[in-house]
Amino acid sequence: MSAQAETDARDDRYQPATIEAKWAERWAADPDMYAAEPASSGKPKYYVLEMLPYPSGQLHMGHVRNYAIGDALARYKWMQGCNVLHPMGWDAFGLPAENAAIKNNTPPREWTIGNIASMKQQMQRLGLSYDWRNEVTTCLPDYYRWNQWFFIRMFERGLAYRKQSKVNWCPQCATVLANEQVVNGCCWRHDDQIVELRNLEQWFFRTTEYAQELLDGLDQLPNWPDKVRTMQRNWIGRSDGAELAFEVVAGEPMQGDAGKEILPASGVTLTGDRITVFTTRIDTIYGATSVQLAPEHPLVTGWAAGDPTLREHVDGMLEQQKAAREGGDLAGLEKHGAFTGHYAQNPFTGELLPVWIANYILADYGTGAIMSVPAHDERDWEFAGKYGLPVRQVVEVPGAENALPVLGEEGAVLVHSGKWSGLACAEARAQLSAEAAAGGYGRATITFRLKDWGVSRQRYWGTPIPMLYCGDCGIVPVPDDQLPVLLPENVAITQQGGSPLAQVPEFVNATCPKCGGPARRETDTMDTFVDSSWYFYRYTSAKDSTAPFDKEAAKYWFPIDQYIGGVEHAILHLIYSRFWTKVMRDLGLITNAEPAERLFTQGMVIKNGAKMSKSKGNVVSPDEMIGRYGADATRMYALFAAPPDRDLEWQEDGVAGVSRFLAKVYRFVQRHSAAALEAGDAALPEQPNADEQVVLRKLHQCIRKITEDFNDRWHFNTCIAAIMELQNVLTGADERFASGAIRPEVTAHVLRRVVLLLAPFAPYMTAELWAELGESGGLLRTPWPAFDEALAKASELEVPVQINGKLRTVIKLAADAGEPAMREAALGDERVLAAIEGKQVVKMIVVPGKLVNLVVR
RNA sequence: GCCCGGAUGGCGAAAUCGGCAGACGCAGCGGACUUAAAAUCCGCGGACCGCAAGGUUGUGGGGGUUCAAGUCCCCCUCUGGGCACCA
Repeated sequence: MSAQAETDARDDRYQPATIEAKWAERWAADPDMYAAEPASSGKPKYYVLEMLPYPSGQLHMGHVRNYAIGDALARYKWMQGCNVLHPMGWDAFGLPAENAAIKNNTPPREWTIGNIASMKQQMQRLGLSYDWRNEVTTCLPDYYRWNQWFFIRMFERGLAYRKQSKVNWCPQCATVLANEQVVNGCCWRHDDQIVELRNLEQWFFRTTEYAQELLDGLDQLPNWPDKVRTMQRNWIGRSDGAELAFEVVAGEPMQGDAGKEILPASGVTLTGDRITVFTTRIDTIYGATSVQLAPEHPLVTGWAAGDPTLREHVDGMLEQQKAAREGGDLAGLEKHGAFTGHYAQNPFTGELLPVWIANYILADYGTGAIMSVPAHDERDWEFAGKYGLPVRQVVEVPGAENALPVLGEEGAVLVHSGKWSGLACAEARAQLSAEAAAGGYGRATITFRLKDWGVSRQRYWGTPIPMLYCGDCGIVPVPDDQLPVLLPENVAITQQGGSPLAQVPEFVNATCPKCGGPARRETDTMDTFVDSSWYFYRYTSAKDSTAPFDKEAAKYWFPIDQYIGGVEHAILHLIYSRFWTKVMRDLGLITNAEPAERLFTQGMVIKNGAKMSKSKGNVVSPDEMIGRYGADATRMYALFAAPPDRDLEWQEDGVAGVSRFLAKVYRFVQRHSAAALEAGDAALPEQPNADEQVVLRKLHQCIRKITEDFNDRWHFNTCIAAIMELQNVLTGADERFASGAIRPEVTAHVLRRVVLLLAPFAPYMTAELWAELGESGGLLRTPWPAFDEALAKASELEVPVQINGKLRTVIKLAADAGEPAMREAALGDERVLAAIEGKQVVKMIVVPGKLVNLVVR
């Protein structure tokens, strides 16, 4: 036996390694221990969910923090008598597995499954209360077959479709990315990799179909952080405006001063071509002095075919736009344009406006065309200034200076706008839109910034898209009874670009289910955000082989009561999964319109002032912390060091401090457990003595605080601080516990409750102490302690007395002292009398139970 | 440029509704126990003046409201994050 082991064996020191190993083994032998009960249990259901991790192989501190929050909540809810669903799974498809395959020559599947095993072990080591019977692994066919099933359902409804478009291409990922996955023009996985634009034919999900509902739904989610709701609102980007058609004028291009003049409406012939613009300011139509088209606009393409100069301008602008977009600084691009040589007719005035192309007009927003109103739009102002285009002011604030451009609408009215002059802007918009609609050349309309979700990926490690291309029948979905389309094994993975699956003839060559002829399989795979868009439904019946999930089970458990994760998914995962929920509702699979009732986004884990990352070399390994201080102390520090929504600075000394605290509780319970066992279930004495009162008061104040915090504030840092304060009081009364001055019934009452209060935060140590107190049942099924308001109440009040707002003394009063008693006591205090001597008391503020303030002169 | 956070001791932080600023923890200092150390227990820690009692001052900066402001209002600085030519 080593010297250390000898020491350990003979004292009562807290040894987390021993305790945690012992309980981990017992818990592993009881897989039903965290099992949710059936709906028939009659208990209120509570679905607590943490975002599922990508199985990189190693948990990091961000995970530990996320799971410590969720686990504390799950345990608390259990103790509150709820039927809790607390599942975990693996977001197991994705690029790192392919990169690892190239680097280590390990098949992605093998690499991923191995990582899952080690991360699961880490999670179990942390003592997290997951019901592993519902584990979901997205890269397994029994899961991804339902991705395929959903894809086909969406295809049938026109919600999945194929189109050629300009897409974001990350050279490092060697695949395309959705708009949501491009951050500042760079890949979300490679923040130093500028995304290229490529023209490819791709599969899309029609998220725009639900744009309005996704927006409206945000108002039904008061328990989501405002920040997330705002980000989603901005991302969806609803814009109310109008479309307005400008007729293109025929004949030889009429050259004014190279397109810098507005020509009168006389004797014109129309070509039949129309330019439809989108504007939010139709009220400024009389101030339009040109029409601006995106260089990719179809009309421009037509004109450029017969106009080499224009062609050159277009190509140049496209090149600039591309470079700026790829540089991530589209806004910084200098405005640049060219006259097309064509004119279009303002439908309200009949005047002919020069048509320009401009590099700041986006082809993929609105109609790719605008009317330019330099007097009332900053960008148009800048553009007109550069090219000498006319400026016409049509909005002004009467009596004000009205420096151009006039952008505000406060108190503004239309001028020089025909019969609409004098109207306020908003009213003018309504009337002009109606007039345009009546005339057949426009209408009020709404544009969204949200685009359809591009889901094709030219990668191997993802869900195969279940579609076939038949020479005769066209695009044909794989029949349901042939699902899943299995991802073939032993595929050579390259970083060349192009789908690896295309290199596998056995996969590509198939038979058309319609005509029986030869067909080619789709070789792209699905974006992995598809996997995470609905995984939490699968948790409710993960073994179901006949449906993505059991309808009844989903109806019982949904919506998720509390979803917890990082804010980085605010417009990725969290918009996709809201979209998916709405689609599933329309498929009749569920009845809820939103996936999660409450959302909590925890702060980042920081070390030395920066987010932990390999490149900064400031990563703290959870395993190392657990090895040194135990899982309980590691988890608890993650809750103690900061409120959960704020960033957390990891300080190892702090973990040691939490560990010392746990040791203190452990020793205290050990030392007095005999007295507690002796008292058994005996009730508290009717009349606690003074020593007992002090201890009971602190205890019940603590229970009250933690209970209230779990119910709304979630400031676990102050909860843990409150238990520390309680323990400090208990340690101070140690002798009185030992001597019997505090009676065994009280000792039993106190010890049991201290253990219960710590149970959501330190499952291992509390399990050990609970057994030490003679309890055989698990803590999860033990009711959370109730607080006794009478015991929590202070017997004596300390009231600060201020003179002119400055603290002068503190007086002691009976707890129920009213205003007159406070007034009298304050005026009777000798220090107060000394301070006000020779002065006149002008005013006396007495706040019952709080303070007294004397205003003197 | 626009929209959100944040700024409090040497450090992480607390103060929930405008009412004793700094709970709790870390680090530090002093003491007890010990042959000694570790562990543990007790005590002291915003700054300045003072032997002390006590006083002055203090929550990024400047103004304001109030008997009373870390907290509310106005202006500014720094910092983290999100969005960014969306017509």
